[in-house]
Amino acid sequence: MAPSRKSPTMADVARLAGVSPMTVSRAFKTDSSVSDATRDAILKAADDLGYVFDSTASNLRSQKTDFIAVTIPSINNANFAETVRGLSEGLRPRGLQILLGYTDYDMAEEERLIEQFLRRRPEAIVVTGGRHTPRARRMLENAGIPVIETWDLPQDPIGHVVGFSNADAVRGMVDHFVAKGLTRIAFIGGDTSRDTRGADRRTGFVASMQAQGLDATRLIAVGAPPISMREGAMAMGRLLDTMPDTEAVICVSDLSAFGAVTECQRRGVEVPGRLWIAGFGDYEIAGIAVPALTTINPFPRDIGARAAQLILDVLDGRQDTPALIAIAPELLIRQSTG
Amino acid sequence: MAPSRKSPTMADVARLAGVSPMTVSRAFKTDSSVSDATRDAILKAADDLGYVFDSTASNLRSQKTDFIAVTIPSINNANFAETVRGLSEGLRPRGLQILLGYTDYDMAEEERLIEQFLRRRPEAIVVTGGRHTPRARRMLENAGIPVIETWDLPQDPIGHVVGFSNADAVRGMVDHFVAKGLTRIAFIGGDTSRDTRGADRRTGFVASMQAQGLDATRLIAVGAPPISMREGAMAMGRLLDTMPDTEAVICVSDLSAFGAVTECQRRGVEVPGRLWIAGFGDYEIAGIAVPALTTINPFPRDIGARAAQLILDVLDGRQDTPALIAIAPELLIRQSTG
DNA sequence: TCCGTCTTAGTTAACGATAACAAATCGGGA
DNA sequence: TCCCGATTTGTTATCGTTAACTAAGACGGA
Repeated sequence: MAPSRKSPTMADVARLAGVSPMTVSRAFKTDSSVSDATRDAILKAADDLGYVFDSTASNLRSQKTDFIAVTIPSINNANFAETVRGLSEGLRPRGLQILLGYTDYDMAEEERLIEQFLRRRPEAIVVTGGRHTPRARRMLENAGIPVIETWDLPQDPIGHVVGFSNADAVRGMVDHFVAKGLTRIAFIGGDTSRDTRGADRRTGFVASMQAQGLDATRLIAVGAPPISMREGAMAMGRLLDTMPDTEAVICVSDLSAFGAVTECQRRGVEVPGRLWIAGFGDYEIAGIAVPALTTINPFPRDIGARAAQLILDVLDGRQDTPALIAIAPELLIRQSTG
Repeated sequence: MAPSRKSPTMADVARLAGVSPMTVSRAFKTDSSVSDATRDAILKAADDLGYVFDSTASNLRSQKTDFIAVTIPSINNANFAETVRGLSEGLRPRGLQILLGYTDYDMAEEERLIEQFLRRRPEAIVVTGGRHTPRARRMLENAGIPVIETWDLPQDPIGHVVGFSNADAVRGMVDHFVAKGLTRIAFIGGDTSRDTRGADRRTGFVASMQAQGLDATRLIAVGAPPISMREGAMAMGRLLDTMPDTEAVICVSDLSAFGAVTECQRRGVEVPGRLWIAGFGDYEIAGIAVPALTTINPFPRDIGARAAQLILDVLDGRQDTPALIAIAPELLIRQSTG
């Protein structure tokens, strides 16, 4: 077992290497001025002692934590995972570490998380969505660090934005259906009180249906977000039971869309023969399911990558005004619609 | 905009509230002895100043960070996400925060991550799997904090273990197939050099086939882990091309299994009519796909929950010897196999 | 030889909180 | 009234690193 004594500090390493603690500190930075011989001796001494650098002390003294706080609604979601991946890959080369938390689609939980994170003194904070509790918003505004809202185009941004309009994206889908001659179109989503992006998609659906002069009341809401495949299937069941003449369905996500397709398969309802089904997110399953699902790709990885680049630009002083980076989602027409 | 002056400290709050900094410190802890009147005055002063508690300083002085480091192979994997969720829910009530990192199924990256994490002085560290680089292992052994290996039953554990035998789990599946009278059974997985759990599953497949006196050479390896739906489909294509008399296929994960099923659908190969297909992980898709997929549930959420409980037990001194918590995976027979 | 510049290393004093100890205040029973 | 214990508050020093400054050599050109 390891020696359970107190763990060694730079002072211990310095003593063993016969130098001052400051020189040890320098030896652990890549850029600073230490002769090769001295550095080697110090690293050797550190290794012999089993010394582990203490970031906590470093952070306090240098007032830099190299943390980037990131909150996402759910950790179990491939889209958000891709955004985190994009962030992570963009930030890693600079030694910035992500402090990741998930809110469970709950603004109160987001507030709690933001407070916890800000206490850790991150260099920047990335949040999902543009709606927050008043206190959360105030904390972000006063944090004194770059704030980036993602996955949305907020009415009144706090700071920077990397996102897209969920409503507009769905409008594109509705317009496509209408252009193909369909009119009886339904929308399947979750309870809208929590998932603001889901609510925006639904709002976009209703608005664009009405703009086309069509009936916008074929709305099915099932369960709390994130709405699952199973809930998508349930919703489809309810839709087929109550509005059997529906011609097309737009689902809030590919997962619910796939669930909806499976329900049709179980009931012998042909997709796209009798019913068109579309999703959102371009999850892997959308491309590989039979039939492949029409969907919208919001480029989640790019959202993360652009946010990472933005953070670096701000930290390096190359960007000093709030940026608004709009991602253009892509409509992917596949077999499930025609 | 926020006042860009230096952010206020406890000393500033203390001055405004007319108390000592120590009293401010106490007011911010829930359990300590401060009169209600004093605490209210302090919190009011803190609020007026926009004071934000500085965890970094607190961590240094108290030698407690309330971090739990966690490494998983991939952030984009519902199984590992569930484990993180289990951990997170178990640790949150105690105010412990997860420091999450992913290794991309790369042991060198894991080593890098572990080093970074240990510098942050976490209270405990949870890693996925039981194989690590020698240096990573040494760092974990000498870290002086509880170490928990998960998702595996390592030969030679570093500290605590919460996991199961991937090989044994697959053996159960093989035995089930054999009991049903099948003999020409194949295994689809990724390149085994990186994903050690995938390799263990494959090893378990080969061993149990041989134990049954059956041909264990129907092995398809496709791509780097995590093996995707698409790669599962490709693998199935290759299998159907090269070994068309195969009766059953065990896939390294439900995702590849689903991909395999879709390839059969595209080729008109009936599942389970002509070919049985099973997966691993009990992802949501396994339960809802048509046909529903036979799979193995390793209870990923429980792995996280048990690990969290174990951490609390160790930190509270209720557990002072290395624990070995074996999870019993459950074989779920569904429509895709008979 | 001298002086200025460059490189390398040392000294001192923080960063902002809190552990450990000390002191003041309060209340109630004898 | 006095004293004792419980409660609340204050004082001092410190966690481990590094910013900022200083100093000692090394080196080259005039």
